[in-house]
Amino acid sequence: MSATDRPQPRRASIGARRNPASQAAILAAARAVLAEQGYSGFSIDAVSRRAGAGKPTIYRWWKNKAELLIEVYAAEKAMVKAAATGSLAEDLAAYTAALWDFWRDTPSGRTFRALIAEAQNDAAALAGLRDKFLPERLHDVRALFAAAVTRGEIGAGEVEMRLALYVGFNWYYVLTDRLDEGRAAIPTAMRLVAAPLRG
Amino acid sequence: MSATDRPQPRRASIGARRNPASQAAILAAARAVLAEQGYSGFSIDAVSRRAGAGKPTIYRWWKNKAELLIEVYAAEKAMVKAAATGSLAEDLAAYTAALWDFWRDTPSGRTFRALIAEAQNDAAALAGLRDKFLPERLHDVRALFAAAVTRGEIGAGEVEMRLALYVGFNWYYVLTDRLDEGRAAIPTAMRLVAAPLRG
DNA sequence: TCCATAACGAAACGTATCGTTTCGATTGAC
DNA sequence: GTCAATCGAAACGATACGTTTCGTTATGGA
Repeated sequence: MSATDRPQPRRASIGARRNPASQAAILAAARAVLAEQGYSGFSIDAVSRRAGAGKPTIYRWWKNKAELLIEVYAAEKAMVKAAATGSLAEDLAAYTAALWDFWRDTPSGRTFRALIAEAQNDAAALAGLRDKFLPERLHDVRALFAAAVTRGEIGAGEVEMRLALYVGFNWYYVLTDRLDEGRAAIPTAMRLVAAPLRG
Repeated sequence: MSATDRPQPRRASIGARRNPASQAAILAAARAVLAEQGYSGFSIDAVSRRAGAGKPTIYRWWKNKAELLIEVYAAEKAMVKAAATGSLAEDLAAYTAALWDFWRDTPSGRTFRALIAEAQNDAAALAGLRDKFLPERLHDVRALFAAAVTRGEIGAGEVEMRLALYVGFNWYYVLTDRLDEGRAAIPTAMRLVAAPLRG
């Protein structure tokens, strides 16, 4: 960990207001620590050292580790876009492939895993995950399901259940660090998630 | 935490071999700590105090927290049985309902969540989860899928993908602590997991 | 122009956990 | 009777948490 500590130039106060440079340095340091060491190396002390920021500065703007994790993840997630082009199965498969690429090619996969772990530690973090983070992150996927309802592919009352199957499929592979192995199964799995319910 | 520390009577050495009373006391203490305080309260120190055992005794027989978690979980898991009675969807629904009851009525739900979290902390714990714990725990469910293959309900090459959907569905609800809310969706979700793939 | 206000980083605090080491006591195996 | 391995207790150094104190900086309002 000593080798990966590259303290940034100190940033003095710029007066009685938040210093954007400190905010950026802290978020960048958090991303770097997560990318290089994963959740086990992600401590407030480590981020503080890496950013050249004081711990009080972190705790002044983020209530706890979970809030910092959420902001780190949210800053990158906008890169994955959902588009309703054809069938629900195809839309979900395309979105999932993009999401898995994103998880693999950025620190976000590790960030997401850290967030799930943190939510098992801390009741407040779990509430934030359920009530704020997840609804925001599922907004685009939910739109794909809504479009399928409009097209008559699936019933309106089935969306939550199908969403749970969809989300769980992703979680299973990312939490076991097996995204590569599961990749080939995406299209078929999405066909099942989007399959009609026989009477 | 002080109120929940009820040290047990000390157990001296019984000679140059493992003391079964210490083993039992440690496992019972681990279960109790998990049940009362969840993963955030589950420390080796807390288990040691609760059991009236020395920390070296714990570390002598369990390599780390994950191994202790796995043994705590395994000691109870045998209570959930799978039976192949009819269709795959019905078998899965019955098994899942029993599993969720088990997770709700024993400390095992919290134990399982702790295990997932620990696996995000520790690479060795993740390897143990993937290569030992999960295969053992999925043995019965896999048998249900195998029976469905034999009956011609599903294809042999689809088992892993369907298993991922099945496991993920469970993980999603237990990790978000929403087992109650998802319960009604079990039968329908299992119909999708067991649905035939249209050509 | 002056000054209260609030931010900044550094350092240290007390508490907690980890995994290890040392120690004296206990008791079965040889 | 000696050896070997276990037991619990206590303490270790390292690390992390979240907080407090402190001297410094510079804004924004009076």
